[in-house]
Amino acid sequence: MAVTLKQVAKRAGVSASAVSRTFTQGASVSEKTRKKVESAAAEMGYSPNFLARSLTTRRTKMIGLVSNNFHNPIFLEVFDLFTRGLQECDLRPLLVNLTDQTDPEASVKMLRQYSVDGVIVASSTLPPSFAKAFRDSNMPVVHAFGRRSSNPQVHVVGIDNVECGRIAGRELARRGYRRVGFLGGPAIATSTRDRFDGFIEELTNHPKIEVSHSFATAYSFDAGRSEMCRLLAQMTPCEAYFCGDDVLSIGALSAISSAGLSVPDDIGLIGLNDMEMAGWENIALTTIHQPIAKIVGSAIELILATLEQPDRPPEARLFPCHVVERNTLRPTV
Amino acid sequence: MAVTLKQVAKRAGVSASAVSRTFTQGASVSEKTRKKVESAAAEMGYSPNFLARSLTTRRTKMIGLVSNNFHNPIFLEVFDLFTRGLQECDLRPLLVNLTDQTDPEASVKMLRQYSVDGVIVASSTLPPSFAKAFRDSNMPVVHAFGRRSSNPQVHVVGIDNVECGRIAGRELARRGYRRVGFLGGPAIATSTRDRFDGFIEELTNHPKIEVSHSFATAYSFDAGRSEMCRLLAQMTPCEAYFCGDDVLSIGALSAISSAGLSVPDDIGLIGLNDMEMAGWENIALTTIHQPIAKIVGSAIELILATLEQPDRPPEARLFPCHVVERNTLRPTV
DNA sequence: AGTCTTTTTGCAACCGGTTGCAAAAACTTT
DNA sequence: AAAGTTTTTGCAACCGGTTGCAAAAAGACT
Repeated sequence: MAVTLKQVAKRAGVSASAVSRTFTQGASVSEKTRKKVESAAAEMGYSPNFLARSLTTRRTKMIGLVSNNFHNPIFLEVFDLFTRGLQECDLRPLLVNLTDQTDPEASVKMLRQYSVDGVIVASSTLPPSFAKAFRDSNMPVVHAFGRRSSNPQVHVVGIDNVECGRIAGRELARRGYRRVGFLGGPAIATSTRDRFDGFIEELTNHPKIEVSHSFATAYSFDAGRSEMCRLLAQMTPCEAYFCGDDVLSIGALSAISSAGLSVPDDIGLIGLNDMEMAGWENIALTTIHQPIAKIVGSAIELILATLEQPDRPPEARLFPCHVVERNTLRPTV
Repeated sequence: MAVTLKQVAKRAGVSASAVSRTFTQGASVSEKTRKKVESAAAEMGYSPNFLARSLTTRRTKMIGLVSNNFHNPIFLEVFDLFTRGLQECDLRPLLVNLTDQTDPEASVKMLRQYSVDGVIVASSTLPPSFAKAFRDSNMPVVHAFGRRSSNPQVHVVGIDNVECGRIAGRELARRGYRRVGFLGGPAIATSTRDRFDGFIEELTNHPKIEVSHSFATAYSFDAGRSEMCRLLAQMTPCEAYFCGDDVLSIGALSAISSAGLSVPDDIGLIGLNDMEMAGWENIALTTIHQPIAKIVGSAIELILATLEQPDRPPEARLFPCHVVERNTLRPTV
């Protein structure tokens, strides 16, 4: 089938080792044999089998990229950035879609069987224990978009979700809203809980502001829309809502305009993520910007460092977020 | 490091072959030794190394998933469906992001080095020759969302883009529009060209209808928006446009409302894809539905069949599309 | 118990590479 | 030209598995 090293060796009239060495960085081969081997290889269309090589080098240059966020448009950008970034480092992403599965065991086993060099967990909803399972199995792992933890067990790169909650609370307070709500994603998601906690914490500094909350069933347009419909049907909807994610906000936006109300005149909205769509003119969502490219870049850098030095102590890299003002909150009073 | 077959063999007091056989479907092992091996393996946490196995079995159960469409939100769903579908068949997707690269050579070489069992090219913009390069290198390949060709050289699963163009033309004619335009994606993309051709073809049947066309620089919101801005600035914009993709339509929609015009009263729009967002109430795009899940499912089925039977003659599976009526075209006269 | 079948087993070679080591070849030096 | 030094080379073992084959064990039948 494919051309093997031995065939090239025979054709070039040298030993197998010679061929192997010409394809290995920094191995000792004379210029003469290198030429012979290279031309033989070129003629036969040979290129070394990475997997066979990996058996002895113990490096496959494959990275498991594990996620369960295949419904949030922001993750398309995340996958784009990760795959490109990894490729630039000469690494190949082996993609794992968890769907609804939250038990790491199967993934750990599978990725070990494929001898990936490391694992990137890209998820804002999985608990730290998920990534920890890879660590426990001696694989380098970085949890991107993960939850900060007081004593981190694994590398985490992301944002400080609690702080984001505070920022949102502060922003709504600053604009003089008196009755505000938190519209979160699924209550189990770590990111939702943290954002919620920060939001509440900040607003305790403003005792005159009334705070309520509710959770959508998923991080999706439909979930945001139907939750907002429910809220609007109640006696007294809030004056403004902090939505746990842009895609929820956009669903909420749709519910509000369907109800014949206007944003920001009747109801204010602030989202989180600053996904591309948030900037579209017909949406123009005021939202908290999450620096995705930086997070991804940093996660890749960190996994690379961990490949070199597996025992590196767990590190948490959190990037600051800021409000991007568009048209869904009323002006400051 | 990891537990090897030999260690298990020693612990279980059997030969290496015995261990190998207990982990191989349908191999001959007595119930007694199987038990011994299984308990030893369980105690030591052994599971076979897939890559080592692949050297002899010549099957890695990895599939190269190659795409250059990391900016169209519809592809998040595509990746979701592909990864899930492949995983259900016990295959692992090795993801390749082409970014702007359109030369297949590097990808072919890379995927051969990793001995993937087959390749799925998921792209609506790459030419048939791209997928063909894999075929020429003896790898099973299916081009999903690819272009039909009169004598297909590789397996193609997708839609008939020419027919979609006709459907759009017919729909606009049926609604009595007299001046219509085609707003396509990049002019090099195969899908754009085909949709354009079908559109024009259909409208030659309606000589009274005036047809014009233009191409956006990418399949993206911004490209659609700015192209529509340009069109609106002209003397006489058309009464209705067929946009080569929903994401373009949504950009166009935004441009139209920014210009103070209304859809469908002033200008009609019909898109293509029926992405999730098209159904959102604040968008409500009339569009041509493309059955993504069917296409992906069929592509997986076809690659599986091709793994079994590599010489299977190239096949083109095209799924029918239909108009989904929402609120961006005026009612039939 | 002895013969014939069938099943199970281990040996050894192999998949496609890498690498430590010692011998061979190529340079230096005197 | 001989001795010493450095570079290049091939051998052979190994990475972690699988598999054809023949021998051993187990079971079936007189």
